[in-house]
Amino acid sequence: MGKPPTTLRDIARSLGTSIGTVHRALHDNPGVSAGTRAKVLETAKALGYRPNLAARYLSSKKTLRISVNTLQGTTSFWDEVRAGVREEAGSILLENVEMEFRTCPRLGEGEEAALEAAVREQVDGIIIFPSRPQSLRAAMRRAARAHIPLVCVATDAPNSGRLGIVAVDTLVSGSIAADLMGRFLGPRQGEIAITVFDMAITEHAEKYSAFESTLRSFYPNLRPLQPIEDHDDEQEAYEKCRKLFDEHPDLAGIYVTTEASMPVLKAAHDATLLDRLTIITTDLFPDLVPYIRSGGVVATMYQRPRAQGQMALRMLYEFLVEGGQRSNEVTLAPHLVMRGNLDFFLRRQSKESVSQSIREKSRELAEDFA
Amino acid sequence: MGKPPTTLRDIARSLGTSIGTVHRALHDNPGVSAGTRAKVLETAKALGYRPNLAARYLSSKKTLRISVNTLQGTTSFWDEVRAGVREEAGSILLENVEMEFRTCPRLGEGEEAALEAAVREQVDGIIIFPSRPQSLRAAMRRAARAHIPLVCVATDAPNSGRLGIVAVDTLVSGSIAADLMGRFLGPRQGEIAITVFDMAITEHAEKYSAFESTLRSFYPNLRPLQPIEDHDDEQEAYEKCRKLFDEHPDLAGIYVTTEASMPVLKAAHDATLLDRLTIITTDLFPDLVPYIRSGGVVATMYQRPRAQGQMALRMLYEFLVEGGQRSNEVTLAPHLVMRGNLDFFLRRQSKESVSQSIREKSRELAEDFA
DNA sequence: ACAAGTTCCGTTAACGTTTACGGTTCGGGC
DNA sequence: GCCCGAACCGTAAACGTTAACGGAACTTGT
Repeated sequence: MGKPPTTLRDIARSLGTSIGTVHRALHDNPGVSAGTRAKVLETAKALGYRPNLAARYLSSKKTLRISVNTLQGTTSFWDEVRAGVREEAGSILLENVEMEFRTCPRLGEGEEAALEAAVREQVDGIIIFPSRPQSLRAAMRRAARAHIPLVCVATDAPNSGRLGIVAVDTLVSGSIAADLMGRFLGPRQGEIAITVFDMAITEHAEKYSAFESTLRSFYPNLRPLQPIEDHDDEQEAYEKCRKLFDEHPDLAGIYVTTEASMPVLKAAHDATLLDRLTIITTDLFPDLVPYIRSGGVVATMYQRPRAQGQMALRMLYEFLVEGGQRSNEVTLAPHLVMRGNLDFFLRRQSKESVSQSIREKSRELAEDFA
Repeated sequence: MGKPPTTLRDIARSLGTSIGTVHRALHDNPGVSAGTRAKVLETAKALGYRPNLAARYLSSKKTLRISVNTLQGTTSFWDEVRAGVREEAGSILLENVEMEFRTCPRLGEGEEAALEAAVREQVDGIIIFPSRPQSLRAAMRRAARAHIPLVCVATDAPNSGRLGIVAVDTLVSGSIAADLMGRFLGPRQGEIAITVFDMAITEHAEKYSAFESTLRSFYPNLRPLQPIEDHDDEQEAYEKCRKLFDEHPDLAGIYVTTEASMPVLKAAHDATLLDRLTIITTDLFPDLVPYIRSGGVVATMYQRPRAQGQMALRMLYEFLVEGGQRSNEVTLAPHLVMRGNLDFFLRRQSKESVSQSIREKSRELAEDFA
C-alpha cells in the first residue's frame, strides 16, 4: 500500500547530487546549471515527488498575507462575506495566513487604489469584489503579472487574469425565480419585470437571460419585460420603478436581483401595488424581514455571502499552498427564504455568529493538549 | 503583533526542566510526577501554548484512520455522500488520513456489525449513518467509551455519545415545502399528505412538525393529514399511498420526505392522479428527472449529499487534529430544484465529478514545484 | 601569473515535535 | 553491603524542508 513518499533526499541520492541542489532546481533558484536542473525535474517527476507541506511550513515559517478588498455596503452582505473569510482563515490548521481587509466606502469608490495598494505591499493573494470589472481590469492584469493570485467574489471580471471566481449560480437563481413566479401566479396573464444592476455585468445579464428563458419556456402566460438597470442607486431604482408601474398597469410580478430591493418596495408601496404584485427579491437583511413576514415579498434568494467568503479564501489558500489548479469557478446554489422558514434562517445566522465568537474565545483559552 | 508562539522548549526553560518532561506531561504519558505535570499544565496555559501541528505531523507521521459506515442505497444519495467525504479528504494538505469504507447492502442490515468492526480495528474516527438509531445506540456508546469520535450523517442518534451530526435542516425543509405547497395551490381548499420514513426518527418528526405548523399558520385552506410511514419499503409506500388516494378524494398535494418517491409516483400514476396532485419530493436522482421535467413533480428538495459528506469529514478531522470543540451540529439548507433549473443542477453534478477526476489526475502527475 | 569574481554545488543548522534510549535517585529485598 | 526494579527525568536523533554559508572549479582583468 503506502510506500513512503519520495523526499528531496531520495531525488538527490538517485542523482548522486545533494539536497541543496535539488531544492534549488525545484524552485528555480539561482545557482544551478540548466542541465542539472532539467535532470532534477525529470527524476522528481519520475519518482512522483510531492513536497511535504508540514516540513516546508515548519522550516520556513513564512506566513501568507492575503488582502480582502470588498465593500462597506448598505446591507449586511459584505459583512457576512468578510465573516466567512475570517472563519475559514481561523480553521486553517497551519496558522500561516494573515488577513488584511481593505474596504471601500461606496460602490467603485477607491477600489482601484485599494487593489494597487495591495499589489504594492506585495501580498501573496487577493480576494476582491470587482464592482466595476472593466475599469479594474488593467489593475487586475498588473496583479496577475506580478504573480499575485486573485479571486473574485460575487462578480466576475473576465479577461483579467484572475485565478478564480466564487459567486452564486446566476443561471440557477434566475431560473428558479422564474419558476416560482410562474407557479405562484398560476394561469393568469400578466407582465413580469426584473431589475438588475447593469446588463454589462455578466452575472446580471445571465440572471436575466435565465429568468427570461425559463419564463418563456414554461409560462407563456407571463411576458417578461426588458430589464431595469438600477446601478445600485436608490433614487434611480425608485424612479424607474414608479415609471414602470405607471406604464404597465397589468404588471403581475417583479424579480429584484440586486441588493437594492428597498426602493423597489417603497415604490410599490407608494403606488399601492404592494399586495397586488408578486415580488421576489435577493439576499436577506434586516430591513427586508418585515416584508417577507407580511408576505409583501413572497420569497427571497439568499446568496449565502458567508459561504462565498469561505469558498474564496479556501480556493486562494489551496492554490497558494498546494500550487495546483483546483476547480477555480465555484458557483453556489442560492437558498430560498420564505415566510415559513424565515425564522429558521435568522436563527441560523445568529447561531453562526455566536458559535464563531465562542470559537474565538476558546482559541484564546487555548486548551489543546491533545 | 505576531510575537513568536511559545514552544515546548519555552515551557521547559521557564520551569527549569526538559522538553521530554513537558511533552510527557502534556500528553498524560507515564513517567512524570503529578506535581510536575500540574506545573507544566499551568505554565503551558499561562504562556498560551498551542502545539505546532506541522511539527507534530512531521515528527510522528502517524495517519488518522477514519471509517465511513454508510449504506449502499437505492438512489445515488450515498454514493454522493461518500464522494463528498473522499473529496474533502483529498483536499487535506497534510495527507494524514486514510479512509475505510464499510457499506451496508440494505437498510439496517449489518450496520451494528460494521460499527463494531471499525471499533475493533481501532480506527481514529467514524462517520456513520445510523439508520436505526435506537438499536445502534449501545454500540455507539461503546465506541464513545473507547474514545473514538463519531459523527452522524443524515440522521441523528440522540444520547449515543456521538461527537457531532451533519444533516439537512429539517425545519427549513419541512417549512419551505409547506410554503411552496401553499403558494402553488393558491386559495383552493384541500388536504395535504406527507410521507416520512418513521416518526420515531427525530428528523422525520421534525420535518412533519415544521410542515404541519407552517401549513397551519399561513394556509388554513389546506389541511395536513397524518403522516404516512413508509419505512423505506417500496411495497409499503405504494400500498399506503393507494389507500390514501382512495380515502381522500380531495387530496390536493403530497410531500414525500424520503428517498422512496418512486412508489408514491407510481401509485399516483396508477390512480390517475399524477396531474391533479401537487407533488414535492426529496433528493435528486436519475429516475426522478423525467417527473420533474414533465411537471409531475413540481419541486424537489435536494439534500446536498456531497456537502454532507464534506462537512462530516471536516468536522471529524478538525476534532482529531485540533482537539477543540467546534460547532458540532451542522445543518444544511436544502436546495430547491424545479424544472427550470433542473438542467443546471444536473450540469453541476456532472461538472463536480468531472472536476474531481481531473483533480485526481493532476494529483498523479504531481507537478507541485511551487 | 595572481587576485578577484562567477558559477555551481555540498554541507549544515535550524524549525517544533515525537520517540527511543540512557541516566539519575530512591526504596526494598537479599 | 550490593543488586534490582521502579519512578522520574534529560538527551538526542529523527521527520523533510529551507536558507545560509563555504568551497571548488573556472573565467576574467591586470
